[in-house]
Order: sequence, then C-alpha cells, then structure tokens
Amino acid sequence: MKDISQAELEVLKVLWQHSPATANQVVEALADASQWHEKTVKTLLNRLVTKGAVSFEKDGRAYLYSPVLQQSDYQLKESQSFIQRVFSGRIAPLVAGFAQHDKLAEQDIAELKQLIARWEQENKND
Amino acid sequence: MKDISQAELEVLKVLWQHSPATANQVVEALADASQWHEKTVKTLLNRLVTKGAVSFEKDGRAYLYSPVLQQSDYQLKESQSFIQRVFSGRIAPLVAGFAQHDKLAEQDIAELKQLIARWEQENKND
DNA sequence: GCTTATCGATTACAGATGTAATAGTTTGTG
DNA sequence: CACAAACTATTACATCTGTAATCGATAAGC
Repeated sequence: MKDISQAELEVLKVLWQHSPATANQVVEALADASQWHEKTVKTLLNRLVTKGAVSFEKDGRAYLYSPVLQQSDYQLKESQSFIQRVFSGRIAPLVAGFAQHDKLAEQDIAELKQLIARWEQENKND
Repeated sequence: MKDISQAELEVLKVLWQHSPATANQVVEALADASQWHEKTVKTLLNRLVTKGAVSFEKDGRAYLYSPVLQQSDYQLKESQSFIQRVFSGRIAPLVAGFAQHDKLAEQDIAELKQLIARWEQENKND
C-alpha cells in the first residue's frame, strides 16, 4: 500500500466515521472543516482508490466508497514508523516530551495508568 | 521553518549526534546505514541550510555544518502534529495501540510509570 | 428522444522530494 | 604559477502532492 498523504488522510477519516458514503457526502462532511473544492475531494478519493486504501461499488450514477484500510491498522503502522523515525523506536521519550511541556492532561495520565495496570495484569506471569 | 523531509531528517540526525561536522563526515556517517550517493547527501545538507534547519561556517575549502533546529524541538513539534493528525490529539490511544499489539516492553512500562509518578508529584498541588 | 445537469475519469500544473550529475570555485601540489 | 583535486552551487529529472479544471458518459427532466 502506497503511503497515504496528509490530504488523503482527511478524506479517509471521513470514511472511517461513516461508510459507505457517496463522494458528495464526503465533500459535505469536509465542507466546514476544510476549504477544499469538490473537485479536489474527488481527486483525493480517486487517489485513495488507486492506492488501494478505499474501494467503491456502483450505485447507479454515483459510487459508494468504503475504506479498505482500517483506522486501527493505519494508526498502528504510522505510530510505529513515526516512533522509529523520530524517537529511535522508544515510546516513553515521546510521552516524556509531552509531560515536560505540559501537554499532558489529568485524563491522559488516568488513561495511561489504566493501560499500565492492564498490561501488568496480563503480563504478571513472567 | 519549512517541513523537514524524511531523507533530510536522516541527515539532520547525524548532525544531532555530532556537530559541527563536514559534509564528508556526514556522508561517512550515513554510508553504512544508507545507500546514498555522496552527491545526494550534499543536496540534502544544502536543502536543510535553505530551510534554516542547519547552518554552516566556512573552514577553508570545506564547510562545518551544525544543526539550528534542536532535536528536542523537532521531536516535540512533530509529536504534537502527529498525534493531532492521527489520534485527534490524544496520546493515550497511541500507547494503547502499542500495548494491544505487544509492542510495549518491560522497559517502556517502567519508564512510563516513572514519568507518571513524576507528573503526579509535580501536579499534586491541584 | 433530446438536452442538460451530474458523476467519475483524465488531464493540468506548480511545488516538494528523492536521487543525482554537472558546473564553477577554491586550494593544495608539483 | 598552473593544474588537478576537492568542495560547494546549480541544474536535472521523475515521482508525489495539493489543488483543481476539463472531458466524456449517463441519467433525469421536459
């Protein structure tokens, strides 16, 4: 699968939230968040199809688009490559950077604690 | 500052590890890790200078290059934009994804716990 | 049925990127 | 001092990306 560009990702996000969707539905969903012309969105949809990240089926005149690439798969793959590229594969320094610059909220901490607890629960039999 | 491309980042990493450095030192540092031609590395150095991420001072025939953009600044900025783009700004889901796919090691957990402890220490006076 | 509005497909085009090659300039060497 | 070696600067070029416009097919209205 070819890389998804940033603009393409915005289109994909719409489909992750609601699919299948017609091109026009995607255009409308993006209308407030972006200033993209309808033609631009359709080009992006097309490129996503070419890249294999999105599929469609014909529904009369219009197409119904659906994501092939799942959000969780995308997130995991991008996270890994990002952390590899920017932090040499270590995740803690990323979180540390956020902590140091006051980008962590109470909620984030709570979630992380829960996560860690669960991890330790599952890995207690080491 | 214009965006740093992935290839440019590799060059920048070398300078973060050791600077100032001549172009040839950078080329050599990259020789094993990559298959880049010397000319390619020099182009990348040049682009980094144009982008303002790297500076140089003349040392006779050769230049001595140094990073202007600091690694921690780069990491923080990229992390924020990545997490915004891919996880709508929430960091815990990223870590959760890693946990779910067994990408977290004992050491990561230990570091995260320490981080959290420190955060709570500093934010105890809420 | 013919025309027009609407879709997707194709084409456009400038800037960024990956990956070098060539040109121009400075310097060390004979 | 002239020439060659070594640097950097400039140029090259294909692909990707952002951002559309135009083309061609088709369906819907009159």
